[in-house]
Amino acid sequence: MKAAHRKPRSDALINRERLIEAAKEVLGLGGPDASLEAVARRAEVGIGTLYRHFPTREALFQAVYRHEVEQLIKLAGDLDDGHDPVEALRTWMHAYVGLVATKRGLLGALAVVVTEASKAMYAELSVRVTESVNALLVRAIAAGELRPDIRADDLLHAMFALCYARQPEAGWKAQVLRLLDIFIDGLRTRQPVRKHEAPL
Amino acid sequence: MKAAHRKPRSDALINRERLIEAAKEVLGLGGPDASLEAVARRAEVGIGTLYRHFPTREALFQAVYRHEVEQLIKLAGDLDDGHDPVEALRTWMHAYVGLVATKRGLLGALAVVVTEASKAMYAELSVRVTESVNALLVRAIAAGELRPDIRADDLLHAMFALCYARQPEAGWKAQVLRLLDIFIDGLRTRQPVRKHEAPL
DNA sequence: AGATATACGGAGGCATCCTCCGTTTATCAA
DNA sequence: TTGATAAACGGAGGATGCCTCCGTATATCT
Repeated sequence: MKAAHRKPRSDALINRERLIEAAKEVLGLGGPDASLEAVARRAEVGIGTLYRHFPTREALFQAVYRHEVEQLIKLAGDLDDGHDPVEALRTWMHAYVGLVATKRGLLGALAVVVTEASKAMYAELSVRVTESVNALLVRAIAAGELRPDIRADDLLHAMFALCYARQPEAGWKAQVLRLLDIFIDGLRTRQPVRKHEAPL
Repeated sequence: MKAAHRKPRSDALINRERLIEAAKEVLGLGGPDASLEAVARRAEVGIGTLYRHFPTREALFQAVYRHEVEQLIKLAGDLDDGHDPVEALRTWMHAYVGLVATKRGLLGALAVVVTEASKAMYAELSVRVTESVNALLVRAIAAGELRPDIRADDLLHAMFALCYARQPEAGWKAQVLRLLDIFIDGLRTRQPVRKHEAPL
């Protein structure tokens, strides 16, 4: 009969999802050196299945990374309607910080192992994220809510720097969120609306 | 007889040196996850000996780190006589870059694992390095060769940032060295003497 | 030269990595 | 619906690394 190609098997798709989900948890918690067998156990899947889906540790990392970033891109799309554009932007930026907060160790490891293939993926995702946030920005600028000289890559650069400038100490995330809110206020065309506690 | 304490055994000292040397090579090349058994093999020493000298992976990292930085401090002392003070500074800074170039992975790993004990060591070495480079600076300033408003920690900060701002791509080291030379020229009281290729 | 504190080497127990292959199952044609 | 079979599953097993423990070897001191 020689079927050229069948529809992918449903259990394979399910297991793939389970593995990514489990890897997100195990790697996010235990760092980039966490045991892959632990990931397989958590996904309730044989170790062979893990290796079939993700032949290398990096392949798994990349899948998790892509999965997370895709969510972020999707969120930008979902936010791009109805709501107050500045609030939409703020919501998105907070989600970004949440991602970084969870995936610190993982992202650090990803930055180290850079093959040609992964480089292409990062480039692609970087472009798409920039486009997404740009859409949010354009809307806010068009509504006259933000100063028009801010660019998406400036914003992302600032967020990245803010997130990684400090060590992951306690209260880290809250501080970054406060700084981000101040930053957003700085972007507004009108006077700041939000109040922040004055003392350092 | 109950000897209170003997002189440390010579073979122990030798093996310690051999281990640090081997670790410098193996860890510098293979990154912080390199096999400790490989280190022991390279040092031509039993694995037990390695663990007796350095009970944990971090202990070994720290010993290597301290060893390297001590060399840097010693170099500053050796340079602190006779020569042209600016050339002495340049030589020292180039040596620093060389250290970073070799030990990138190692230093990165060290930054991650920070215990109380290691924190103290970093603090101590940091102070001593700053003092060393400060001696070089003071001499150059006293000779009227450098502007007097440069401080040792400014200089170290600039060097650190320059070294770590970019990914370790090909030509990385050469670029940083060029930038450093330009930086040094900027520090001079007189007009720049060195020429650099103008085009980017 | 002898006594002994000290250091050495590596076997061994456990964990993880990754491959390989026999078994199971989802898909598709009849 | 029912087989045939491509595709996926699970996990045993060999290799390697981590670290401990202890019998053996040796440098130091009297």
